[in-house]
Amino acid sequence: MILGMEQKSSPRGRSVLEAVIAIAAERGLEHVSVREVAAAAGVSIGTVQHYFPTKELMLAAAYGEVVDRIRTRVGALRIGADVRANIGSVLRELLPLDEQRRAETRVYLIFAAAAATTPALAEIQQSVLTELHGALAEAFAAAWGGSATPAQCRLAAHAAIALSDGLALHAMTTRGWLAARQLTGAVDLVLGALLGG
Amino acid sequence: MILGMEQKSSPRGRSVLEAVIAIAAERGLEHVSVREVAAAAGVSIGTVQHYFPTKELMLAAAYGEVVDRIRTRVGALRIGADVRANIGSVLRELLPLDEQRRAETRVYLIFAAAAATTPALAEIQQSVLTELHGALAEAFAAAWGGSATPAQCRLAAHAAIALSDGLALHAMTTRGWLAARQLTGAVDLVLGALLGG
Amino acid sequence: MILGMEQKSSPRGRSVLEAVIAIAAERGLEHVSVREVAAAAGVSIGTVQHYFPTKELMLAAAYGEVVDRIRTRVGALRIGADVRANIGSVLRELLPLDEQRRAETRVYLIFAAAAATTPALAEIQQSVLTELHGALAEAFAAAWGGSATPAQCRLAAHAAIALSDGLALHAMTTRGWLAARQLTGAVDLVLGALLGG
Amino acid sequence: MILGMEQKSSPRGRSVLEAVIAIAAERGLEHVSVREVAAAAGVSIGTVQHYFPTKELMLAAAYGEVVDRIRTRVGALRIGADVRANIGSVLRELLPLDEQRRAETRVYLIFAAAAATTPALAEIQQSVLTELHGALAEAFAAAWGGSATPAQCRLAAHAAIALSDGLALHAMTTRGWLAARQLTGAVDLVLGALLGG
DNA sequence: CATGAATGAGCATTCATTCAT
DNA sequence: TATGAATGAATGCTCATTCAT
Repeated sequence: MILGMEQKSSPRGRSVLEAVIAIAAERGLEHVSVREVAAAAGVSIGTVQHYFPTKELMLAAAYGEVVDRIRTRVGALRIGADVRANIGSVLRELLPLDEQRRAETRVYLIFAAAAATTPALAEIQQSVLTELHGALAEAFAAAWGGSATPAQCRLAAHAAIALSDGLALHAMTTRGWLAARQLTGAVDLVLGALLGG
Repeated sequence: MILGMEQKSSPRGRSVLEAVIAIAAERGLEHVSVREVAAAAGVSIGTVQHYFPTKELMLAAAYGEVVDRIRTRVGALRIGADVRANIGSVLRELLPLDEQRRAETRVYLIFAAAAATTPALAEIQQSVLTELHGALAEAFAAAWGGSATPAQCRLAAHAAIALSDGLALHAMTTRGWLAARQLTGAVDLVLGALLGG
Repeated sequence: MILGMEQKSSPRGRSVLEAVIAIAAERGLEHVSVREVAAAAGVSIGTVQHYFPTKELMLAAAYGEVVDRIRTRVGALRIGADVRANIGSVLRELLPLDEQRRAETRVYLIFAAAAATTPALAEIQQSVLTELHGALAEAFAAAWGGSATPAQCRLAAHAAIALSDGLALHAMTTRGWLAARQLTGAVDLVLGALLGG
Repeated sequence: MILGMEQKSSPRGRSVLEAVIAIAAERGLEHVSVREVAAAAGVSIGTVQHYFPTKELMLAAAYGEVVDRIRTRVGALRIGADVRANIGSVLRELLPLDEQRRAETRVYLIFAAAAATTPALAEIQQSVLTELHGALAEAFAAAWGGSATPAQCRLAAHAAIALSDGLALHAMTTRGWLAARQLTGAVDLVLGALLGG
């Protein structure tokens, strides 16, 4: 349903991106410096810049990697006959429900926020949103059968992704205010209301 | 219902905060430096640091100012007898529907994202979310009457704010992907489903 | 006759310029880095950049200082009734005849060469040349009386400065190829031919 | 009269040197980096260093090439019976009178200035000056017949080259301050004074 | 012959902060 | 209350050079 894996460069370039993601997740994008990245990746500063000539390119590549991981996770979901369950699975996949998804969601949101002022990141952000939105709009159409217009399906898809990302944002930016069961509960509540309990 | 005004600093301190907000909105938080702020506010670099001894305090004060503005806007809404309309008004107030709200939403999201790695900002973020969430949970309780548990009302409130902030996030980080009518349409769709047509 | 001393900044800024000049004279303009200058001047890097926000401004100020020193030396010459002797004095003052003038000439030429590709330096270079040229053209007019056109006087002034600077260039860029007596001899030969005698 | 052609490297090595010269002429010696040269020559950075293992060797080779071009131009001059005309031809050949000579003079002066602090370049500079000086001293001896000592002839030769190079320096480092007719006029004025009318 | 990955020192510049006035 | 001189760490980036292929 949702997929797409770009072929990734060398193992070294890969470990540089992993270092970028790790630092951004742990300490924020403002601590992602070429020096820190090089040290964390165990390569020289020159090597980092050999793979990514400018910091902007490095950040964009790291965001691409993050987005790819999310795509992969979502694409790997078992899709069954129950459309409503499928939608729920996708939305839950976007929530920071366990430690792995907490880390990936944190860095996704960090990059997404940076996209507000960085066109190169905005492009990536828009592409992944568009992809996810298209898939969800189709799912809502299937769930509602003929009783909904395409416009309504698209609106529902917008709302669904926004709900997930909004919950993720709130979970990441407060300390324990939103537990895992509240995240899934909120999603289930809205989905139940939209698709019928 | 929702209010709270911190005591305000001097007119100079105020213009410094306005400069912080303007720079963050236009170019991102990473361009907010003491130098730039001083220049934009038309004061000396020493003066900036006279009011805000450290950058962290300056940013926290600026975020407080942003949050106050949002609080003021939401608190100024005319609250009527139609609870559902009231909820809709509040959520719409959080969306970047016009130029003023676009600017405020952008800087709110920028600070909110920074809150993920900055405890001082996280505190502010949590306080405004808690305040908004409490008001919305009460509103859902009123709308649903006795047919809903307090837990359900709280979940609905979580979902509602997340929906607004998620939509705002997507609107700010893509170029024209979400128009104003799609933002309000998505909110109305979910609210209609939750509260009944 | 030839003068002009700009008022100079602080003692600190002054010692920074002296460091620039010393490094340029000893090791070439390519070794003039902010770090080296700060170390040589005994101040911090930040202080250097407090006085000269960019390297370009720092170099231009240093060139201005060099040019001022030359102006001062030339302006301090005793001007007598013998016009031909005066011209000779001025031209000799521009030659690297002793250690002090070797150092100043070296750095003058280094900056002059850099002026070929750096507009800010070219401006300074042109101003000092214009000033010197004007004074020499007047001197040639006085020496020749009415027997020469103004155009001829200006040509002679061009030739005279070019001769001095060319000799200085050759002296600085070869090792011992041109001794002091050859420098003065060449100037005297040409001056004798031009002015008679 | 004046010649000398070093053995030439491969066509690739040649195009590398041309790139060095072009960059130096257009943007100054400080922009001549191995990277820029490789890009301008259309070869890999490794190839540049295959031909010229160090930057210093590369610059020295480029200066040698520049000097060869000047030698070739001067050596190609038609030498006639009129010695004074011959001297004038040689000196004019060193002036930046047209676009081609402007470019070559600019890069010659850039290298000459660098020679002040780079021994490898100083050697080349001294060799070409010595060669030119010897030829001009002979020419002055022929022009003056027995009425001048060898020392006077050598002084005149020093003065003549210095005049040309000094005029070239001033022309290259100011914007339009010295037109072509002033350059030739100054040379003719001095030559007329030295050799008689 | 030719390539380009890898390196680490060095660059100019921006930064938040301290402090004397 | 307000200033700006002074500091030194940190930034992104360019550089010449080495080396395995």
